[in-house]
Amino acid sequence: MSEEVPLRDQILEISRHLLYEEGYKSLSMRKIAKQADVSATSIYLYFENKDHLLHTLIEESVEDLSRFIESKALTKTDSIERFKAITKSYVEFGLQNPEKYEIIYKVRSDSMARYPKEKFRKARRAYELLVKTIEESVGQGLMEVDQPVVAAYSIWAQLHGVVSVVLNKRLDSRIDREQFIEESIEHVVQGFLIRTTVS
Amino acid sequence: MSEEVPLRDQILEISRHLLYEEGYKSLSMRKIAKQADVSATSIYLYFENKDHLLHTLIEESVEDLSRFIESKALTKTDSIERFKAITKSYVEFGLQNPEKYEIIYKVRSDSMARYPKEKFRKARRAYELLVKTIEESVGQGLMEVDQPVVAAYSIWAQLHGVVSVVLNKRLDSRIDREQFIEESIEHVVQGFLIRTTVS
DNA sequence: TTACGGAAGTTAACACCGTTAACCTAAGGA
DNA sequence: TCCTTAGGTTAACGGTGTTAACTTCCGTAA
Repeated sequence: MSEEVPLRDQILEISRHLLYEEGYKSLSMRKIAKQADVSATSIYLYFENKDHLLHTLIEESVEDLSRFIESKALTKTDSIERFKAITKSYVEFGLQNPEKYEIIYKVRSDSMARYPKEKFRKARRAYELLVKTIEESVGQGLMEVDQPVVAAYSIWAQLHGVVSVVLNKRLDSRIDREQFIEESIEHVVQGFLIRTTVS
Repeated sequence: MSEEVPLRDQILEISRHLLYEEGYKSLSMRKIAKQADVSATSIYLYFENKDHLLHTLIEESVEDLSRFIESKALTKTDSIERFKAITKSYVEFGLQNPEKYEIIYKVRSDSMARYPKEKFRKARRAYELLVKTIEESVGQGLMEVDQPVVAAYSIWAQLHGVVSVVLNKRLDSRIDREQFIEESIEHVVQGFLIRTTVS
């Protein structure tokens, strides 16, 4: 009478862990199966193939990311505050959950070509939230943006670049990590705000 | 009496092409060898293993990227103009040479852990150029930046995010590609310039 | 002229991989 | 008691990176 964790969930958990610990290249169905104490082919009872298994992991991660951002941003009533909360929480999630964040982009290169785009859109609630926040800020004269949809994408991309550099340890050793993160977010944000400088 | 292209160069060219066409996952030594009309083990005469072959490709790409940026930026005498030229040419290179650009980041996730950091630094002349340009701009009172080294990294990361999103076709179909690129660069740049607004 | 040495390739083999097909086994309902 | 189904299993196929041992050829020195 043990915990009785469904095999499917076990597989996902083990996969995520292996993916983070040993990288994408060395992840094998056989290795996952061995850790779950099960034959390799059993995985195919729950996932069509390796790609589908990875896609499921991505979906879970995107969903978690969205939820995290919403939890940090939806409480803010001021649009600029909400804007800042979104950018900050995006980076925060990436750095605090590298195991999940990296899956979203790490797996990409190869098997992402076969990943159905609609599924992505479904879980991208955080993106829609950002668009709406920008639109609101523009309406209040706090931002000057032609197309909020484009701007949101641009912000997303820039933030991803920041997270990516930190997680991949591409940071020069002379550079302080926290400072880099803070300044980067600040600059992404500042690039969109209207600054009234007394000159 | 044919062209007599050295096998080593052939291998690199074929690899780059296969990598771009069919992705990292499906790249195999045997496939490369077959295209070069040679046995798979012959590759090991010129490259220690698959990782080293990939590292060589990365090095070549980084070198090309640096040269391209220098060619576009070194002609500008005005520091802000040079700053803009660097950001613009970085993105331009990425979009015009996806075969080379993607190698720099695509291969990363797995085998990059074993990639010697110093080798990277060696070829990163473009980065040093950006740092110096920022320092010059700060000296002229055109930018307000605490640590140019950090700022340069931040810009690099943001630009990579932009290129990455476009190349991976993560762009929403409602969004115009050119507009996204232009606005993104503009915002990255604007985030660093001192804007004097009459209020 | 012959012997030698090294360069540039080869074949054979090992251990691993994703995936499929066929088979087993226990539980539950008719 | 029989049948079905869920949840596994083993065996096999073709593909992978890499190593070890071999061949083959060409330039040089004796």
